[in-house]
Amino acid sequence: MEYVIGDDLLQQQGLKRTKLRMALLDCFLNTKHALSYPDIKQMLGEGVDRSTLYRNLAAFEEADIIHRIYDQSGVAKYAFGKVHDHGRDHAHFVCEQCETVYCMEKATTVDINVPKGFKTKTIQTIIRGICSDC
Amino acid sequence: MEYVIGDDLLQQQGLKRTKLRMALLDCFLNTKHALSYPDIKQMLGEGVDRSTLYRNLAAFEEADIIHRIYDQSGVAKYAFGKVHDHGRDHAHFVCEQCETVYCMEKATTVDINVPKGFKTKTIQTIIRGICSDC
DNA sequence: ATTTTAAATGCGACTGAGTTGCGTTTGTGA
DNA sequence: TCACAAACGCAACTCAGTCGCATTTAAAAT
Repeated sequence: MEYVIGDDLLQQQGLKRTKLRMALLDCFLNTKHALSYPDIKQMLGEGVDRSTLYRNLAAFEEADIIHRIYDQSGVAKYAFGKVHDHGRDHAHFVCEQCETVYCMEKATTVDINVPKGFKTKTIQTIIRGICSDC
Repeated sequence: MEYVIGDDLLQQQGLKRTKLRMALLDCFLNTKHALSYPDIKQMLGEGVDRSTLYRNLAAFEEADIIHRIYDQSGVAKYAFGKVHDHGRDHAHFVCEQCETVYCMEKATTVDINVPKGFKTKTIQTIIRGICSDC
């Protein structure tokens, strides 16, 4: 069943179905929180090649199958799903537990005093906390 | 408001006045934006030892002389001043041209409606635009 | 001014994240 | 089943950051 989802996802993006990619996809489909490289490596087993894994993470990201975020310590984490474009102002809620990113409407316009000479183009707000699932 | 010069800042924290520390302090006192390790290294010159520099950055951070932030690409940046109340009133301005990160005070508190079950802990705002230098 | 000493430095070695080039293997469509 | 681009595996590399240890130095005590 997950394999069906996986097949579709990969085929939609013109990505070949390799063992690693199916396994990698399973990681993301079966985990509700964002995964760091060590997390993924541990789930897939030691035999997985580092560069191949990174290349696939990049390919998945490129294909909007997963997205990458950096936590407060600057550690890269990967999670299923895509983050839509930061074109206009909007807010992201990042769960500190599962690192899931939720997009939400901003209730109030943010008013910031930027110093003279600074030109504001977009304002992005990141709310950190605990989501309803955790 | 009084401006504390380097000597006082270091002595207040029981830190010895070494050449590197004075120079490092100058970097932060004379720059209004956050600096990455390469930025600092370039300002101080090639002769500076890597581990000594990192140790001093850690010491300064410990002493609340500077604070560390990670930008959207997970790159560590250091800036003068201490971090305020867990980021609630903290905003970062990121210049789209020079990628420089400026720390600034928020004029208005952001008020976001998070869905039921979501618990907000910190709110961080990232403003993108063009800085006064660009 | 000299001695003392803990703190700071410089060096080398190390880990961990991430990238790149290249030769080999494999999935897929003809 | 064959051809070929795509994916893989490997080795080598860069860059960020850390640690242990021997040496130097700032600053307090003599």
